Amino acid sequence: MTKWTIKDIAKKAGVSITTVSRVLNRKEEGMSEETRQKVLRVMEELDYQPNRLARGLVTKQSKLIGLIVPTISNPFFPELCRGAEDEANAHGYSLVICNSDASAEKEEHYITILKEQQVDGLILSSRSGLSSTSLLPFLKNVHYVHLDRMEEEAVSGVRLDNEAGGYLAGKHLLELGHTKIGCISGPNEIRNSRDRVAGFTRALAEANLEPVWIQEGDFSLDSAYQHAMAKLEETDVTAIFTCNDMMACGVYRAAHGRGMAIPKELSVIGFDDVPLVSALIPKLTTIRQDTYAMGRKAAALLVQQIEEGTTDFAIFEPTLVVRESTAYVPTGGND
Amino acid sequence: MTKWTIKDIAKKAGVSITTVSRVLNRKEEGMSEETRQKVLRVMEELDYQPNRLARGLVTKQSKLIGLIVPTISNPFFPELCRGAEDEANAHGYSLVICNSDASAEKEEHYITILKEQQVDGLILSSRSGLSSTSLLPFLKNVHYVHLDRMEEEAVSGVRLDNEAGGYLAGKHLLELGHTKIGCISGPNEIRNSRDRVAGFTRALAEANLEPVWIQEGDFSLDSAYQHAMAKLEETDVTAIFTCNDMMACGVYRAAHGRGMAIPKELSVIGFDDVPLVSALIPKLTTIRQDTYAMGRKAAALLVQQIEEGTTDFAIFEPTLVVRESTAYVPTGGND
DNA sequence: TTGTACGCGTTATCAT
DNA sequence: ATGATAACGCGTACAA
Repeated sequence: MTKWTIKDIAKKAGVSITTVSRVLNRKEEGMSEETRQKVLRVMEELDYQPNRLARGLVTKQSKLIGLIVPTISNPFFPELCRGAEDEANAHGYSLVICNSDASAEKEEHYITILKEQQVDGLILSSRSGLSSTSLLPFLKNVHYVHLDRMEEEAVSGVRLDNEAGGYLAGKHLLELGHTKIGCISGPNEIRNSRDRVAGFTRALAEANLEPVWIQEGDFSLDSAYQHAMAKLEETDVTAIFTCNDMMACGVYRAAHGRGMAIPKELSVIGFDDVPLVSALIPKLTTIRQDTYAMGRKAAALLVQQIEEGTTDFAIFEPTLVVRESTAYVPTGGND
Repeated sequence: MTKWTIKDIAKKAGVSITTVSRVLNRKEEGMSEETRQKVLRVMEELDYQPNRLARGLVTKQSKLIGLIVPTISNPFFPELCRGAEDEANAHGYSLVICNSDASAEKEEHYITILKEQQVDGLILSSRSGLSSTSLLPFLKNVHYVHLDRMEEEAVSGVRLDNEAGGYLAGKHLLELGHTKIGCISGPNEIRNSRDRVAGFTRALAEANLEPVWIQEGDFSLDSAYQHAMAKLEETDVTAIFTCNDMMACGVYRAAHGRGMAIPKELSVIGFDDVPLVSALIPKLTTIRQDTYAMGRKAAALLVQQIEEGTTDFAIFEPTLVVRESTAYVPTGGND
């Protein structure tokens, strides 16, 4: 029928609401097992559920955590959300997920909404424009951690060592004997992308090499396809590093268009290790970031900040996952 | 500093809390523009944000909608969530997303939590075990709609006409001249899967044909790969229909393993049209369901149910998306 | 046009 | 060991 309140339970059990509240909050100190059981029975019988709004009003915690991502449709984010959710849930929090489409207005809008909802904290995996600084006014009076996307070092949050990832990719190609290597980066205004390219060129520099070319993509399959189609004709590289997996797909398509076999005639290495890459033929060699773990860690840091007031920062190390899209530099190549 | 309340605004503006509450709720009827502006100025100045917990306690609505999906990592769900979120947000609701991993316990757990959070309604895109009936006790006193996954017809919700989708797939292959067709289904206990196969066989039956074989997969790439590898050797089909896109990827891999070219020697048609399929080479022909629209519709129905008490059901029609993985039956085949 | 006072469901303080 | 009762921040009859 209607929703029962603590008051109903109290009346039906013949006790005061204080007593009911006590058994609810497991303050078992001093309380006859008899009344305890009596109250529990009535709660069971009426299928009573406490009202968190009322509770939150007095305890000042909603047990809600807000998560803002650019868009969950980007295959990079689902795992990250899962991680955050699992960890949050383990601590008794629920996750309110918001997609900002990387729009500053939407971000600000959602932060406002979430604060009104009295979320206990925020996980920001989006970024307002080029700098998160502009969000600062909106982030007053609320705990938050950054996750993955951030321009400058944040006080609290988690990110990947993107530079190390780029280095891993470069090193891997080098070890396979490649010397003529191309690179399709992400947008230069995104720090993650810049770092990946930096690591990549550092690896080549250590071998006294430099990329034959670096094209600026936008993380989309199509941008990479266009660049690869053009460059594959103009130049003769034996390997391409793309700053995410989606763009590696674009290179696959371009190679197919140019009649080049992967990895026999062209090695391809991506970045992220999103689930879809295992569906590619050949399976994609890539730089893996453990997004699930990063999501969990972000939530853990946030909960810690909420409950203990401590802030911390974590940097994850990427790993090289060798699959089928990279091979030793083709022998008999026109070196 | 601290969070301001309606009381602070009232005091600072020299009016009563009632007045503040009035301007807050835009009850502009009868109120001097002067005091109105005064209050607004103070709210602006203090960067006041109403507390939805307190508000919800009296209005009895949290402006929260719960969404339960099996797992957002399954590429089928992100778009669906986006749709639901966009629509919910347009109506002033925020979305609490929960992943049940298709576990009945988790579902029940989340429904309980969400009800405690006083969500105004639930979107259920998961299913408890084989029947949603078992969830009924948990769904007392709460508005909800079903989305996509449901065993029997629900009172309110949206789903795809899966039978029609299967029919479309069968018809398409028939029109390309195929007569020897295999099918890899999803788990038989899932209604969506059964319906797809039913539509598919109905199409063949209309041409006095029947599938050369039907193998029961589990929606995973690997299950389809195993089945296809085996059947591609035993039998000589010229086309395969898989009940989702992921399994089509498995068939791609098997065809590759058996040295068969798609679509030249083998046509493949999938189901769902998840984003990843555009990354495949060749691009996958598939039966598309507009998950974004379905998500929006589900949220719309729910909001309608919450705000107007009306319940409704919507059935979406799938469409055939012809890409590159299906072709006319190979000529000179060993008929 | 504006203000007073009560209630929403719960926790917390202080009695008993 | 248990119970009144005052908050929590807001909306809303009802009064002025």
